[in-house]
Amino acid sequence: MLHRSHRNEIVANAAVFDAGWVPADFRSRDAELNTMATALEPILDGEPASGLFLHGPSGTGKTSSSQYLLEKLDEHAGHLETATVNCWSNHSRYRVLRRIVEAVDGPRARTRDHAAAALQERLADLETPTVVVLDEADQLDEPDVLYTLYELPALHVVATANTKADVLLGLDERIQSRLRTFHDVHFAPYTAAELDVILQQRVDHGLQPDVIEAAQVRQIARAANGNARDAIAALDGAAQRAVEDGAERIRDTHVETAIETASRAVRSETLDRLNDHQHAIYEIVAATEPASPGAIYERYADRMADPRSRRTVRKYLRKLEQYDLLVASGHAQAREYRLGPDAPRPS
DNA sequence: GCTCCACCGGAACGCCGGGTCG
DNA sequence: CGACCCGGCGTTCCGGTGGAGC
Repeated sequence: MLHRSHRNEIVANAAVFDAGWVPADFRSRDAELNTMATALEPILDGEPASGLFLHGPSGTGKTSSSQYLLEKLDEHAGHLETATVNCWSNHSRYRVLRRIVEAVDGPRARTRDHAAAALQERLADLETPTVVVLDEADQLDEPDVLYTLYELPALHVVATANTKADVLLGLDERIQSRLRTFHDVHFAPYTAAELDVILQQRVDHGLQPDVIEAAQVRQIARAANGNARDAIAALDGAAQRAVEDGAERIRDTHVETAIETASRAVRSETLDRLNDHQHAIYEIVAATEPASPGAIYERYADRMADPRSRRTVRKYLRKLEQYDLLVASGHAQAREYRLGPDAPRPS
């Protein structure tokens, strides 16, 4: 943080590399945005619109597209409201409803009775149409909250997830079929050429002039496997390394080491969100995979001073599975846990 | 204005029924 | 059938937060 913006010869505007930064000339998902806008357009005329389901792998622009869309919709202030809920940090029914009420009434507005039921009643009374983005909706503890929102007349839901099945999993068939009326928008991995454009925007808005060569940007774009988040993290990492070296320009070695560590750094953000117990379990599986549930618990209880119960560890294992950090196979005694295919190897 | 209480959400727990493999 | 595992359910404890009472 310190000195980062002060006479930096490489970085002009560090905010450009933040996950939430969306360029004003966001053009990389024109087709998808058109589909989304068309689906939501009836709202402006006070007519019903279908919900939206944005699915595709991470780093393909689902969140950026929905944020960009909300910004455009906010220009119609008065006719409609918008709200964003990150379901990773707000995964309970109560938190989701609360976030939406806060977005609509302001953070200081408090209902007398702040129970989930009261929040829902408040939203049922809404008159202004409100577009709600549920980011990472597959992290919801109770996905039927989607249905709750769907049934509230003023709300229009835009849900984001890797796959639709991840979200609908565990919902009963009746609710699933209702939610199937959501309009699907698929986000495919970016091509290297598209990533090149996306990176060039960050170069133009975030770096000093002439500190990186076009060939270096192309190299980062090619290495990112269609994932914009990885690509941007690599570009940011290369710039950071050049700053640390006191270099006047970004060198090829900066690019190469940044590419190597970027995807791992992005993935380990997932690890950072785990508590100590979940972390220990993850490391045990990493060290002993394939690992049986019983053996995992024995080792875990042995290592920790205040181990959680078997029941809680089962919950943690399920959580780690949801995060794609672990995969489970087999049933009963044949049950085994392994690291997920893209899971970071702990050091 | 301050303190206390009542209520809520969330985490963790034990219990237990149901499923599956050997 | 027995051993093992999963996950739903009710309970308990804790921390936060308004509102009532002084």
